[in-house]
Amino acid sequence: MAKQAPYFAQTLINWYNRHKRNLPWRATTDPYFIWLSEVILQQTRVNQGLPYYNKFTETYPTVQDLAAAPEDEVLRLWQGLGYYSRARNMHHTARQIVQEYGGNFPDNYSELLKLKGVGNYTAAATAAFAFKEQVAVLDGNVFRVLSRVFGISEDIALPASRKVFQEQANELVPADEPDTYNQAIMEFGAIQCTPVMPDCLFCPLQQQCFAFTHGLVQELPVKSKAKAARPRYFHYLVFSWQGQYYMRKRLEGDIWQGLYDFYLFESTDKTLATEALLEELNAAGIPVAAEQLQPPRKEYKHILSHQKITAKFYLIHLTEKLKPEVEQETRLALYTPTEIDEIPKPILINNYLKDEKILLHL
DNA sequence: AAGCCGGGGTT
DNA sequence: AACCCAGGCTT
Repeated sequence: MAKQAPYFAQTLINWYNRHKRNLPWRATTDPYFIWLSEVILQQTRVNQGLPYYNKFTETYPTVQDLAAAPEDEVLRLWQGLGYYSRARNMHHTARQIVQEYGGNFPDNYSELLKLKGVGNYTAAATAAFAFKEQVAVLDGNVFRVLSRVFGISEDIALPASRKVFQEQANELVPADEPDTYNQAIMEFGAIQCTPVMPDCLFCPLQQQCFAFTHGLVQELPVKSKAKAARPRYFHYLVFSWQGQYYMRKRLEGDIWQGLYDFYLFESTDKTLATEALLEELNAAGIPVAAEQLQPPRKEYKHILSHQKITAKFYLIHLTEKLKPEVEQETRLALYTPTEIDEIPKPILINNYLKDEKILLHL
């Protein structure tokens, strides 16, 4: 098995040199750019993350630029990428790097691991790519490749399985080029050893691959299914006044923390009890007549990996502004379309704004 | 160990 | 509509 390691690594590196995509973060060893790209690529495919990487590096060429940016601006640039805690943690870490580390990233795995938003994967990737540390990167691609090639049948969705994969992965990293090797195995998983329909016919590891030689390619890796997303029913009250719209920043404790949406009424079942809604609005100091509540033209389905949201938007034109006490209590504030464009919003809200021609661009 | 946190792709 | 992808933090 130990003799296999150099062969395995060299085969992947040879394959990589012929098939690799040209990606901007592979043309640098600057830890800031490496870290930035790896945070963006967490839970994200290259094609989805690439435009965001370009936007971030252009807008924030240095970690000082990122640290100096307001959070709303960072979240706005992140808009559409999802898992927004990544952006908040990234911003926090940028500020910490500037204030506590003199603008320099730690240069090794265990110190990188201490940074907020930097876990096992990102610490290993940054250490390997920026500093050539001999550590094994373990992402979804690597799990899949190792599972198939070495016939590891532990459930990759279980944290307990990590140990087995980590030990196997550690044996394979060559001392002389840990950076190229780690890029190679991830790229191999993304392009050749894909989740469905892997290209086994033209695979350089075909004869060494446990899954291929045992006819288990479809079976590996073993991955238990996620539980079903829970349904949620959102009723958004879009209050407008003289071409402006009331929005508010979402708090912690739910999805989309730090992003802006409208006054939200959530019901436990599909059908809205109109009376309950009007009653709540009345109690909140926003008296709305029943006839002002037109049935929405459209029902929005927004699927998250863990929630299935059905959303309806009720546009209500106010004849006068909300009272200051009401604004305080609901945390609503008026925004012009230009301002709405500039604040970070969930894709669901952005889709609605575009449908209603409140946002005209794109 | 389990739950929480987005969005987009393919079949 | 039902499948798939992909880390880190909190509890």
